[in-house]
Amino acid sequence: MFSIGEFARHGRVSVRMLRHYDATGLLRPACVDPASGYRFYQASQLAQLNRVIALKDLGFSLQQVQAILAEQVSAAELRGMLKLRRAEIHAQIEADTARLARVEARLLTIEEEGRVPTDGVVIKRVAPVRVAELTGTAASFEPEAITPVIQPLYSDLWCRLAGAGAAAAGPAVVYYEDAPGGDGAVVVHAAVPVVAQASTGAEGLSVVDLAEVDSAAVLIHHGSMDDVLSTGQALARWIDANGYQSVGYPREITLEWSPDPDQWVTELQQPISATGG
Amino acid sequence: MFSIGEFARHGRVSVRMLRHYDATGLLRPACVDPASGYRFYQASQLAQLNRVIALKDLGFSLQQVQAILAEQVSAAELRGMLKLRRAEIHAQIEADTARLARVEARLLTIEEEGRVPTDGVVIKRVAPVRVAELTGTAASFEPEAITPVIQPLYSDLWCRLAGAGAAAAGPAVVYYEDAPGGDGAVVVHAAVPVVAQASTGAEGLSVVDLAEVDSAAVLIHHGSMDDVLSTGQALARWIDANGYQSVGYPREITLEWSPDPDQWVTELQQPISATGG
DNA sequence: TTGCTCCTCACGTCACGTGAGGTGGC
DNA sequence: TTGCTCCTCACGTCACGTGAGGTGGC
Repeated sequence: MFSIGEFARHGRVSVRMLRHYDATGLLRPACVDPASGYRFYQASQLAQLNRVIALKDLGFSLQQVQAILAEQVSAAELRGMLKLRRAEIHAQIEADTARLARVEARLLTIEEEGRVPTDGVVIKRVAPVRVAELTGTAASFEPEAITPVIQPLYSDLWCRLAGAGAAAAGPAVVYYEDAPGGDGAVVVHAAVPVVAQASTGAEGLSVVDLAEVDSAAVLIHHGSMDDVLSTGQALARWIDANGYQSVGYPREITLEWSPDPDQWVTELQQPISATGG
Repeated sequence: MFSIGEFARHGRVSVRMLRHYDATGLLRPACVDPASGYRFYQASQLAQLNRVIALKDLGFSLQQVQAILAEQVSAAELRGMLKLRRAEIHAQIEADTARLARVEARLLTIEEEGRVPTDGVVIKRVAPVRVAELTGTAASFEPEAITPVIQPLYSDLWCRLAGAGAAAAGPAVVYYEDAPGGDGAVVVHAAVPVVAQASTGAEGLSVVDLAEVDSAAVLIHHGSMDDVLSTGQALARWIDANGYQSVGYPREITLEWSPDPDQWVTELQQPISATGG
């Protein structure tokens, strides 16, 4: 018979843990002195304790450990629990590996460039959305080429939406695709989320479903879109430094619009894929 | 201005999180309606929110995030925090990788041998300990060769300890080493922990400091030491299946001893090292 | 008498999730 | 009137760590 302190030393656990296991019924002492409440354990209970610790070390909760040890879990169920645990640990390791890459990217920025990165780049899923849109073609993907195309498209779009009796269901979205021909020209989509309605297709508007994007790197741009290049470059650098790759063009979400371009707030969404490794 | 619900949608966070960040001062809404208590956020605050999320995603606590964003942390301190985080994530990944190996070893046992493993093998550090001991030589590492050597050693040891006026400070420890000659003979150490005293060295006893063992796989054996082989083999199989390697001979700790060998409880400690990978 | 071990509450941890119970504008 | 959004408490989470306050045997 061991006192709780001796048993804890032999089992390399804390006294508090043994009391907790007693309270939850996971591991009861072999006997308890009714007068003093002192707990006493048998040496053979060390095997039980080690089974508890071994299962806990696999990452099971104490409730699960208790069910497994009480044989309330069939072999098939246990197999299922182990497979689930395997998947969870896998996901955990992947998440931590990505986290490690982000920490190291920050350290590199500090040590190589001597500056503290102030970025607010975040990776997010972009939900699918139904939009009404008008399209135009710009000669290149430079702000100077894009802006003159975008502005009239949106003036037009708002009029036609109003004419169709429809309202925007969210902030405007601009997205791009390569124009056929391969001369660097770009098709510009001026879009705005709408609630699906038969009438929305009238007035020469196209109604399009934008697919969900699994993961996009997101960065907020402040001010006129004429200055978007530096923000876009910061986003590209972050993507590169963290081991991802850009996939296609970014989307631009107009979160705040006013007559003064300095007040504009735009979210840049760059779809990415993980680079091998 | 966004309501809390709109801001949460754009930032892809829960309303509850925004309220929590307000309560802790991490991110206060741009203004609050004094009558209703409604919170309102500006689009430009999305950049702040993203900075919070980006730092949180590195694994920092909200307190740390708050300190970093309030610029209460110098560049050098931030560098130290990042290095610490890097080390912590590293350790986490290693622990999870070992966990994954243990889960997969269990799955293999279930699927290949069709049995649910009932093992209680645990990896532990073994603390250094000062022992008084007597040694003998056995022809081999079989129980039949060891037992006849051990028994008289311990009879002798208890007498001499008593003669020296010393008492055991813990359960008896048996450990082994290869005898010189390479003929398979083994030096058997019959040892017992003692509190250091000048007198303990009398009576022909050696006082020896057993070094700490960084990691040992531990398994409880029940019953006579004549049957220790199967328990030892179970321990060896576990070590192999979980990607470790045995280093030298096991130690045997007598946790429970009585005239009836069926009541004996012994802990086998097998020092191990991680196999490459 | 001082130390040591044991006991039973009971709060704290960390970042929210999840009701409960109520209000205000379409 | 029903829904929807917003509000403020306040409990629950998970496995213990850490006192507080007290007892019993050497």
